Amino acid sequence: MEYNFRDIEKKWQQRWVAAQTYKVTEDENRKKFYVLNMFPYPSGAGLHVGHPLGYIASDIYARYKRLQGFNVLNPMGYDAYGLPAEQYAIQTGQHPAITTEQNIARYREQLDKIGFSFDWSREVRTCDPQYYHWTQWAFQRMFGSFYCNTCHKAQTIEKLIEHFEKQGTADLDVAQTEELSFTADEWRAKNDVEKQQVLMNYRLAYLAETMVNWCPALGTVLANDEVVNGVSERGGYPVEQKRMKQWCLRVSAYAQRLLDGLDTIDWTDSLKETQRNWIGRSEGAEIVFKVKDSDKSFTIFTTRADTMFGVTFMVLAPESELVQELTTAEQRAAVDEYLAYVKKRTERDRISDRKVTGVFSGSYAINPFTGEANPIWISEYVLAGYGTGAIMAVPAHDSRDYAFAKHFGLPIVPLVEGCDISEESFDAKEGIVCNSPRTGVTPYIDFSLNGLTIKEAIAATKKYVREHNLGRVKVNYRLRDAIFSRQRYWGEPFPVYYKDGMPQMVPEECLPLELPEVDKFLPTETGEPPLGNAKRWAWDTKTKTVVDNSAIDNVTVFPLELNTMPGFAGSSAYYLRYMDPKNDEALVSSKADNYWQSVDLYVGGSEHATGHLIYSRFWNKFLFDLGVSCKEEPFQKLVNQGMIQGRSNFVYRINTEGAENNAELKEMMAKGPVFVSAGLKDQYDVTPLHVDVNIVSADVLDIEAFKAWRPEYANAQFILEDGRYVCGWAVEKMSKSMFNVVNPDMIVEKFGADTLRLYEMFLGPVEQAKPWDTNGIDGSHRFLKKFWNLAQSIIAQSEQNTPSNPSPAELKALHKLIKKVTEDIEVFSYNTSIPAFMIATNELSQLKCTNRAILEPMVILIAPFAPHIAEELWEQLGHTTSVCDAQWPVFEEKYLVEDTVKMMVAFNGKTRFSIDFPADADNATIEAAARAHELTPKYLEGKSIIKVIIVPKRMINIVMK
RNA sequence: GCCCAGAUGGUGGAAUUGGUAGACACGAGGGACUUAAAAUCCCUUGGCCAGUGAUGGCCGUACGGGUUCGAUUCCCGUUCCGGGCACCA
Repeated sequence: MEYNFRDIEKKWQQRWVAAQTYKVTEDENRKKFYVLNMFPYPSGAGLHVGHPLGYIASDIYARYKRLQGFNVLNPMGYDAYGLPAEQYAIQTGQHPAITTEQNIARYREQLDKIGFSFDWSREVRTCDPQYYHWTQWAFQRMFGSFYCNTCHKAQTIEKLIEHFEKQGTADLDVAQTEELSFTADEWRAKNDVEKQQVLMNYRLAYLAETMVNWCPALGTVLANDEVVNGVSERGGYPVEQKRMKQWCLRVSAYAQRLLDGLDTIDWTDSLKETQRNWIGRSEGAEIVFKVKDSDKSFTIFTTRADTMFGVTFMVLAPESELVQELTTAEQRAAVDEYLAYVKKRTERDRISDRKVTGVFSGSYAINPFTGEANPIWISEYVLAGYGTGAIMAVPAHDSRDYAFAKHFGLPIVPLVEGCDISEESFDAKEGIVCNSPRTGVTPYIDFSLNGLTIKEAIAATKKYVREHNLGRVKVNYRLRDAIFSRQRYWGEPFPVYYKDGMPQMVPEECLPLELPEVDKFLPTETGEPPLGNAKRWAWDTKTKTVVDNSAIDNVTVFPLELNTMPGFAGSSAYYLRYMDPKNDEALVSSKADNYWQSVDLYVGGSEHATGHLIYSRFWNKFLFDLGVSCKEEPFQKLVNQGMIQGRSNFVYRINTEGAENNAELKEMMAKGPVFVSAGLKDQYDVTPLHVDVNIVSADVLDIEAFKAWRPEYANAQFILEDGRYVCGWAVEKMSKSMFNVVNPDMIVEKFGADTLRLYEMFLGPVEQAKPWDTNGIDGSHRFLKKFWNLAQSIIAQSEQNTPSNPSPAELKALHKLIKKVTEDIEVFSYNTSIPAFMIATNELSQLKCTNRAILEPMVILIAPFAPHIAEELWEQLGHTTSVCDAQWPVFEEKYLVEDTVKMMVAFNGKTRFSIDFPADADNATIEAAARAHELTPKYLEGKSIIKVIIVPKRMINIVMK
């Protein structure tokens, strides 16, 4: 029987649907395993071969776990809100919901052809009101919570109000935007709006006027992770800083837990490192400096408390509120001019040119350690958003301070023995401290760091600061709160209306608040977000319904929020929703959550390291605090699949200018453009041009297809080598413009889904970026044919003959395979198990294996990789149930025991030869054999054997003359 | 600048975690079958040298050292490529 993959795959895909083979339900009697892929954004372009890579890898794992008896959850859905659908809508007027729907249908069709074991009954879509109900719900809960630094978890805001009622802000240790201070009486004296304003300072979802990344071209604000090098991640448009009132999530409150959690999960080091960098914890001290001749003081943050004696000036961020306070009358004009200059500079300017700029404020600060008055400067190199927006400058030991001091001629005092600061600052945290205090200077305080290492000096200074009330020990994080508003249409609407300018939550029982219809997807003429175009977007507090805007009276009917939520909102808790996707009572029932717990294996791209993977960890931690999620970390093991790059092909067109003196060439050019084969291109002046990889096979151009590809090439002329036109190639990103996009449908059509699956895994390690090389796909297909043929001959022969026991050689081939494949799947190294299949198949073919006791386990082993062929063979072997429900074969060591061991003999420091030995040989036998070898004059030449090493782990020392 | 991860044939990549480097596949070359093609099968394929030949020798895992009987693997230094962070005090 022929391997007819088209019929086989079609047949089984239909059967799986009919039999609901991949539907899972919670089953307390079985151990669970949760496999998850990062759900895709359904773009208009459809899937290319790079997309399914991670899905195939996780599908293999999911099928493997199922064969091992686990109850496996392997869901799929769509991250359906996004910019492209909205921009398409702006251009064409087509509603994003419609294009999204169409794209999803196309994705589904493509995915279905590849034979995944997804439980589609659990599909989620972020744009589905049933789904975003719970996105809105979580947001409301964040609004109703604050973060307690003492108990390290989120608490309901009512607890905070209680605290204020009792003692104001006394003994309050919570996450906050700014440090407020009031008494219980003062709190009680506030009116409702004032109280709401105060609470905004503490809520986990809060409305705040902040500096945001504003992207004029996209007409919206962006989160920090959506801005790369001063331009928007999508589209690469310029981004500027703008002060705007926006919803924010207090992600920073969870900074320490986000950091600590990394130690409990199984992610790659580089990904953890990326997150650690992004969180950016730094331990230091806040130290208070008094302003000279004034009762004012301000606080700075430093990680180098040991350098207190080297401070020669202070610097404020231009945006700092201290700037106005500390600028003296004489310096006012100069400072104002400088502030105007800073305001003009965009984020990009700051990044691209780092010139030293600044202005003197006119004030001085008293160094609490030296008593010196240090001038206070203002400079853009100090950031308002980090620490306190003010620093103490130690030019000897900080390169930025050094550059500033050199530029403005400020003094530089070295504090480390023997350091050279004539050319640059000494930033390293190593060496012995000196000059602290300086010799010959009367100490201002009774405190010295001289002779200590820097590490000791930092600790000693912190201790002194704490004990003398000069400041406090402080940990700072780079991680900022996430801006949560977007000025867009195609996103989750906020369940929020405004009364007296303060946000109010739409009652929980009224969720979901559905996205309204608009007739235009652009911002309104007055610059409001697109939802400003909605006619029916007001909240009636009486009827608790959305009503027409005309009804707004600000008494019972109020305007609704016009912003929508960002892309990461919908993707932050979708893994919980898969556990219980139809639940209208809760995001997830505690029963389902307790069963599925958290994702055991998460597969997706590393580009989400500082976005989705931070936000969803934060979101889950919040839900954990609420008791909704039973696990603090959502993703136990994370595997980043590498990108599949395109392999582009080039043709080389000969330029007309260089061909003047070549009559033959001129003649050819008269007929049409001339292309030269890659091997001969150096002899001509050529321009390389991308050519569609689909008309190139093994780098050889299909000339007729090329002529038909573009009208201008219809009369193309070719200079061939060995009768063929060979194309050049390069590895580039897979993209339409490079004509190197390979579509999985075409591969499936030509070779079948099983071949595609096998080949994608065979290409290389899942984690690595690798080029797609269509040429190699034959190899995988050939293997499946061989496997099929082997299976057919076994099935045919075993029907004729009475069953016999498998031979030792057959068992060895099989168990070698079981061992290798099982080990490989566990460590996600599929690219090496496929060769193992090929070898085993070849070995068994050579052994003329006829034993179905060998074939059966092999079919199970291959089922995760090539499920269609496995099902077909499983049926041919007489089984009536799906191979998915078979038992993974168990490896038995006894079949693999070698009857010989290898012995290495080393002469005087050099390994010279090896001999094979019976596996159970004792040391005396081996020694005797070694001595026998010694008699071979060739190896001897007067040397003596010093050691005999038996691979793998035994060693015998033999000394002989 | 700081941090992380890498570097193996013409190509993608193996190597039992310290034990005969280059599995497997692609590509290339040669052969068998066939009127022919497709399909299939077999052989060769890291480099250099010696030999008619079976074969043998030397060099080889980015570079330079080290530990070891033995290093692609461990340690130190250098170069290069990729990724993250970046006036973060």
